[in-house]
Amino acid sequence: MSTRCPELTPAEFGVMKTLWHLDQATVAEVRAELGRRGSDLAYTTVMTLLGRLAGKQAVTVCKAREPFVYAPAFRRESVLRDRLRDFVRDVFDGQASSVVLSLVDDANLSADELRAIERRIADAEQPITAAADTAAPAKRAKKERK
Amino acid sequence: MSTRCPELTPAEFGVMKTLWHLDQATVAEVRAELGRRGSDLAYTTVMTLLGRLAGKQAVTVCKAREPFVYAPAFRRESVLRDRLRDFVRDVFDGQASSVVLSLVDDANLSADELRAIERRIADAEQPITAAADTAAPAKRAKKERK
DNA sequence: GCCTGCCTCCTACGCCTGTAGTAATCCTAC
DNA sequence: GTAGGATTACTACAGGCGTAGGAGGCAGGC
Repeated sequence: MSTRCPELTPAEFGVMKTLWHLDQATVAEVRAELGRRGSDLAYTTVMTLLGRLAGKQAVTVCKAREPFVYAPAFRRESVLRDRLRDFVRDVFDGQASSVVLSLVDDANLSADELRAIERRIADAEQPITAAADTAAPAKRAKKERK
Repeated sequence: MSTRCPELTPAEFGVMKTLWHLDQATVAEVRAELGRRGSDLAYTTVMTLLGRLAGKQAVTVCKAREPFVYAPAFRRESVLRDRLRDFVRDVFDGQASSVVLSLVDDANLSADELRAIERRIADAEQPITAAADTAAPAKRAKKERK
């Protein structure tokens, strides 16, 4: 039962992103990947960050042998989902539809993306008859709105 | 050309929200409104926050007579839009469509809201499919509707 | 064997944030 | 005209955060 991922500071979140990308990594590997992403930090800075993440149990550390190997303790998708929820609550006072409208308006979505969204909305509107969409392995269908 | 609203801390953002709600207000009025929203702060704390907001020019202060009257220097919509953009960039690596899909999936939108979103998508698709639809450039047409 | 270099642990430090106290000032009622 | 409440300006302080240096350990090359 995964408890919720603890709050992460921006710098910590950046480290988590590299870990999700690398799946698991040493300090040096995380540091290299951060560098590739334009964030050059001292080795010890990355260590500090990973240490803090380990302290709040956002990553696991395998100390079997050196150098230690760090791995994310939470799935990227669930962390992103939680952050999105918090964001919508804190900034948009929970008005998720405003967020969607704003993005559709403003985010330069491609035609493919727009169509994908339409399909998903159709699913959301007809949760029961959603089985009709035979094109993809519908992993959807979970929530009913009243 | 209104420059962009400066970065706001969570506490500062809470104060901004009350100012948007009240349109303009004195320290005491902001404090009362914050209290109504469940955030009881000392009078001087609210002052500090408003002073910092004034310092970064996120609010304007009318000192014509006391008590001073504070008013937001940026429109709520544009600040929210900017925060949303930053959020999508920082957390979702710019994948706005992921955000939308996640929200449609997860945010318990009402049927009315879903329909409104569909309409908006139809609007957004119009310029794209009208321009070039047989090929797959899939990334054109800035924004004409607004 | 010892130097070199990677690695970890501990410590630090300055800035930002949330929160608030105190001093000074001003308005008003008695 | 003075006491008291309201209001502002200045100051404070602790904890969090980003960033990193230094000490010391271990392993491999010469």
